[in-house]
Order: sequence, then structure tokens, then C-alpha cells
Amino acid sequence: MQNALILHIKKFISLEPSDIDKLESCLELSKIKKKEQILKEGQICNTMYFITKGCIRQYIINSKGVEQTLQFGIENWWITDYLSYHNDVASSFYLQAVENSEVIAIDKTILESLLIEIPNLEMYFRIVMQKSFGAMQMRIKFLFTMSAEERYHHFNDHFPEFVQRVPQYMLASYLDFSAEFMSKIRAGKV
Amino acid sequence: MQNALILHIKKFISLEPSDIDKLESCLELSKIKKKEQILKEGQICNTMYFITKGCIRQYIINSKGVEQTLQFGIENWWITDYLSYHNDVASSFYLQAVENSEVIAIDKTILESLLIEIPNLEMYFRIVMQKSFGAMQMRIKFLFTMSAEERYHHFNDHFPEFVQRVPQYMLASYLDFSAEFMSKIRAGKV
DNA sequence: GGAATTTCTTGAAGTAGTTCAAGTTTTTAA
DNA sequence: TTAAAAACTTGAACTACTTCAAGAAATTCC
Repeated sequence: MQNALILHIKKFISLEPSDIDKLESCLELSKIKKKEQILKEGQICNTMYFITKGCIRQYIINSKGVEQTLQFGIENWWITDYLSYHNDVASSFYLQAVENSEVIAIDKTILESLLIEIPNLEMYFRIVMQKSFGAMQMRIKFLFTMSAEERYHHFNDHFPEFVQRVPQYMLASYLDFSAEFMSKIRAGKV
Repeated sequence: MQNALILHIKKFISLEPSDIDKLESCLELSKIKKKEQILKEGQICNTMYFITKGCIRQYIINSKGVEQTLQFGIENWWITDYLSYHNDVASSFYLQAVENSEVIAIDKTILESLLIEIPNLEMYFRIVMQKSFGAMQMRIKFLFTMSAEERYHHFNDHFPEFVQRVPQYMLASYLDFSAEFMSKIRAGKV
């Protein structure tokens, strides 16, 4: 079976066989155990992660010492701290495996030279980023216009299988309300 | 003086003189009067706008009939509904000039052929999108971890000149609190 | 398979915000 | 230059959530 990343790229652009060889020679699959962190606050993030299996979350620890999940990534998503990656500054985030996961980690330097060798790849990343940004615009819309209960039901309706995969308290903080309140929503006690 | 977009592009990539000619021949400057809408909810957005002067906001009208500003764009920013643009679906948003503004509007079809003629441009857009996405990740962080008052002061400290440019009620909704509450924050009555 | 850990639930009390309504100030435009 | 419209302010009442604390249930792992 072909590499999941190559398959994903081919959904958006065409690749010469020689490009595929070049690309594959640069990819390194790595396994990440549940709860393992692949990025910590304060580190400079110089890696992009393509998730081939499992789930990675981006979170912070807020001023009260409580974890706050800001983003989930699952199969066929890229995840990184884009600001730290781009500007070589200390990251504000943690990246951690929610389940035992597998990722393709590409180092910034390697990716940059790959993008020069395979110019077509630029289009792939441009499209992926535009789609991600579009999704983020919608997320802001939902956060701004829906009540906590509406956000929960909306998410539950659209991603029912995903809701099963992550602890409720992580999902609650991703949807920007407390774990206790989520419990009450689920019990119909609001 | 050279086109503001060309100058912006040159900050990120190099362009051959012939590319500049090609590019410039495709650009169309357009003026947008204050309050004029360049996109309405329900329309398919097939244009990207590069703001050369003024300020454009993205907003929605919520279920109570109240406008909610989700994003501002100023000079040297791109603005569009990326989801609608990418998937050719009806937009959920309005785009409207906050001040008399000037934009360079590029139609999707024209941009796509430009990207093929000038492959280097892909890199420009990829980088711009990555930076935008990074900024959005930080915005989510601020929304999730700061109180209304903290968000106001943080924004005020980082973008004092911008705060002067937009009506307070728009800024309040961008920071996700009510105009009345903003008034009280400013008066120190919280 | 049982202890330890992690996750989820529940109710009571508290609070950071909203909503409403009315008045004031500022800006726009003819 | 003035009338109309837009933007801002204020206080009082309200509410959608949070916080805390404690117990119950589920999961993990020697």
C-alpha cells in the first residue's frame, strides 16, 4: 500500500514517478504513544506533522494551570504551530497524541528543499492551507454565534465518530466550555 | 510608484521582470466606498481581494439580527471567504468596506492561470496562507484564555492605531463581547 | 483481577458577561 | 449649518455559563 501522504497529495496535484521517489526518500514515519508530546511550550517548532493514524491535539496550559485544547488533528491532517514554524520563535503550544498515533514528520529545512525540487508541491501546500484557513473561518463563526449547547450538538451531529474517540473534557475545552457543563448538556440538565 | 501587491510579493519571493508584466496586466484596482459590500451571504465568492488602502471586514448577521464582525483586513492583507472560494459553495459571510478602500480583486479563474504561468507565485500564496493560519491559531488562543477586558487591552496595546480606525461596536464584536461591555471596560467600570 | 488512575457526574453558589432601554455625543450629508 | 443618522454611554436586571467539591463510573496496567 502506498504512503498515505502520497495518496493525499495526489488528491490535489499530479506527481511524476520520479517526484514520488524523491519525496518518499525524505519521509520518515514515526509512532507516537498516547499522551506523548511532540512539541512543548517554549520550544521552536521546526517540523510539520502529517497524521497517518490516530489523533494529535494542540493545547495550552492556561493561567489557572488547566489544559485547554485548541485544535484536534486526525488522519490526513497536517498539524504544527505555524507561527513558531514560520518565524522560528518559541511556541505557545503543546502538541500531544490523544491516541497511539503515527505521523510523518517533515523537518522545515528538508521540506523547503523538497519544495524547490518539486515545485508542484507548493500548490499542494497552498491548497491545503487555504482549506485549513477556510475551516478556521467557519470555526470562528460557530464560536461567535452559537451557544455552548448549540456548539455541542452541532459538533456531535457533524462528527459523531470523532466524539467517541476523545475524552469529553478535551472536547469541552475545544468547544470552549467547561467539562462540567458538557456533562450537564449531555444529561439534558441545562 | 510600483503596485502595492507587487511590492508585497517581492517581500517573499523574487519575480522576473516578465513575470511582473504578466502579473500587472491581470490586476484590476477597484475602489470601494465605506459601507459598500463586496460579498453578501449566499453568494459564491470567486474572488480574492488584496487590500491596498483602507479596511475591509468580514461579518455575519446572527440569529438575533445583529451584525457580528469576524475578521478585519487592512493594507497588505488578503481577504475572502476561503471556504466559498475553494469549494464554490454559498458564502456564510459578508465582506464590507469599513473605510473608503482600494483593493486589487483577482478572479479565481485568472489567478489559477497566473499560478500556472508563474509557478513561483504558488510559494508566495503558500507562505501568506501559512502566516495567516498561524495568526488565526494565536487568535483562538487569545479568545480561549483571556477575559473580555484582557482581550481589549491586549488588542489596544498591540494595535493602538487600528483601534482608532474602526467603530467601537465592530471591534467589540470582533473581540467577542458586547458594545456596551466595551464601553464599560473603557470607562474603567468593570 | 484488583488497585490506581483517569474520566465523568451532580448540585449549589458565584460571576463575567448580556440585554434592554433611554439618554448623550459624534459624524454624516444635503 | 442643521437635521438626521450613527455611535457611544450608563445603570439595572438578568442569564449562560464557571467554579468548587465530592462521589461514581470507567479505564489502565501491573
